[in-house]
Amino acid sequence: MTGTKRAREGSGRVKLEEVASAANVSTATVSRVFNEPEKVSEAIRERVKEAARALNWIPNAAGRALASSRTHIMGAIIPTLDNEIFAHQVGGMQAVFSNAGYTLFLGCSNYDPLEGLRQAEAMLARGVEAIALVGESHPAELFAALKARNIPYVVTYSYSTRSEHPCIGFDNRAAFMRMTNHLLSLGHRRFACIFQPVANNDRVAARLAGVREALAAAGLQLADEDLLIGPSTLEFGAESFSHLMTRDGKARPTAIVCGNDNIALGALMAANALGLNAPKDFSITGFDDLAISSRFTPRLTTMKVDNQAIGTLAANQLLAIVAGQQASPKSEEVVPVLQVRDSSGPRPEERG
Amino acid sequence: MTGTKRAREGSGRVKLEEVASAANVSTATVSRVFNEPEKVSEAIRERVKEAARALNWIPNAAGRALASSRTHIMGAIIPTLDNEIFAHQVGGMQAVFSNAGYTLFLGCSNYDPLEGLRQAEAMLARGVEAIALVGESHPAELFAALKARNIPYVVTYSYSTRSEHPCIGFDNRAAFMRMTNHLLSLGHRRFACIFQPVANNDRVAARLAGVREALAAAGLQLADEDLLIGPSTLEFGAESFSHLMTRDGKARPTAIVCGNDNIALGALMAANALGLNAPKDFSITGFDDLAISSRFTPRLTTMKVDNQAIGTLAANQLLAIVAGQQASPKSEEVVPVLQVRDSSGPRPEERG
DNA sequence: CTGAAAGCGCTTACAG
DNA sequence: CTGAAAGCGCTTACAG
Repeated sequence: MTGTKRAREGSGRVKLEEVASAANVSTATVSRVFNEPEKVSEAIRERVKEAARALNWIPNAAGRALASSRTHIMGAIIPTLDNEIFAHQVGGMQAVFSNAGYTLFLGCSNYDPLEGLRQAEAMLARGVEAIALVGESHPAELFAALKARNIPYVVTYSYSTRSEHPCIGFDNRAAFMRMTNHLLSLGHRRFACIFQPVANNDRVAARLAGVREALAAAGLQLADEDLLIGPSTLEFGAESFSHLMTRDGKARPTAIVCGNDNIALGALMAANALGLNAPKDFSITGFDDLAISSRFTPRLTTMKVDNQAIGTLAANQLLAIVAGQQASPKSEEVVPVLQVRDSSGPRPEERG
Repeated sequence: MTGTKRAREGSGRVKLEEVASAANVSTATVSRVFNEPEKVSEAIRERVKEAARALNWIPNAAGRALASSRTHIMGAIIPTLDNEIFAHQVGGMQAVFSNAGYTLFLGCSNYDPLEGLRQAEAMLARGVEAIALVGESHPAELFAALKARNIPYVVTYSYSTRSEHPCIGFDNRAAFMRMTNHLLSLGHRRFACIFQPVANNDRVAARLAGVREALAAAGLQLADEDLLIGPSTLEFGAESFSHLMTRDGKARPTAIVCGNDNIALGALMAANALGLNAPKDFSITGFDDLAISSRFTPRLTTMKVDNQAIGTLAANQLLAIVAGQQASPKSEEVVPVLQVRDSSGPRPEERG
């Protein structure tokens, strides 16, 4: 015998049980109609669907999650939405997940690893089935927590065959080696770099390493004074360019490798103000291929990355794993395309 | 008597019950320690916290949600992350929610109202406690579903005292009236507009209405042939500008009002190519104040909106409501700031 | 201040 | 193919 009736407030919403009585079947059957329809005869299936529709029943995800240990929730942690690169990636993921009946939790770390960890923990508590992380610069605890709970994950935007994580992205080091080699092949020997901060950012650190490696192979090296690091803004690009071109007693660099297009565009704006022109007086390169980069004067030499594809591939990998179609994520490379345009050319001394 | 033991797979995770036995208290007490700590004596509180820490217990959100009817999840539906305007808004919300212990579901409609509805329904099924929607152009069913379940919501980016929804944003119509009046006050009489699509976009429709209203007040009206509508790209801005300036037998407009900065910047690039200069030969305005707009040559006259603030305000409103501190959302206005720069000036004929 | 136990809304092994 | 019922992991009214 049960005891006294407790006054417990339900959600007030229509529940599966009511659909079951309306359709004159058990709750098990209603559940099957929506989760394993092939196990239910067509006649009953239709009757149940009709009842559900008539009652406007929407399943309660918490009850479902509790009973099945599946939440149909995915998570993504990115540095910031202020950068369109990550925004496009999230857009790509979101579309794929939504199509597959998954909802996406979004967290932004603002380049603070502890904040990223906090957000990941919040997602784990809410039962995300899998998670996508931008880059590898995360606290060891984060990866440990994922492994302890057996939550599949992929690292995006980075790619390296030596990584201990499944990666979907590109090799930032290789990309910047290619870019530097492009400039070396044009005869440049005096290089400078204007980069965004490398702290807590394995992708940017790899880019810089790529520049250094390509230079070293040509017997060159980047002096500390020729490496300027600061915020990824037009302003910082502009200031840095002016600084490099007006230093007392220092020869001007003929090739400037920028960490991204935004910085490079800022530098080109400063060049206009100083009356210097690329590629006549110097060459400069970016990375990202922003919409404006191919329309700016001069058209900017840069590399294009299909960020939406990175998001799409990452989402599909994670879906395949949680669906049991695949044991573990496999790395995939999305190779950036070098776009040689007007801002890079032969080094000034070699012109006719 | 209970029947035979069923083999049911749990999540395998540490659960509240284990914390309770470890700390030698009831499950009710463990729950109280984390949800209503003031009801538990300090000694027990510490003992329980210690046990939870030692066992590395993370509460199961589904169990919690089912028992309490609270999910601590918020939702946001935006058109697209490809537009930094919305990305900034989401970034602002995300930070506030995360701080308050809420996780954010993100959905993108890609300007398709039915897709927005679908995503909202997915969020409702997962029990979001409140929702932020960009704009008012959503199917009536969406608002009906929110009202039926008594889910608080705010509309962002739009703002109108006549709206039937709580709004956090600005009055797009008023903003474009101000911009148009700025150009009228400079003596312009021949206007053209280059705008992004108005379909399913109440904000853009309101902007255009604002231009028309200001012109009407000055006894002018916008001819169909002087209104160009197309994608919000640099390319469309450039093409449209060239078209307006090279039409046979038509006088050139002296003032061009663009729907946003991106279109205006494209137009200015085309102007450079045609050898036309603002504000000498024509005036042009944008909207958004992108980072590049104040650094472009000529510096673009535009309006700046604090999108992050819109996100922050929206998030705080929704939090206050679900916390019971406020009965319903109240509209708040975030007024755009007119930035008069070099791209607008007196109409050509009036120059000395 | 604390505990025993019902209940939140589903899914799923078991039995038929 | 279908149903009766246990169970998922929490919270909370009730009793003390």
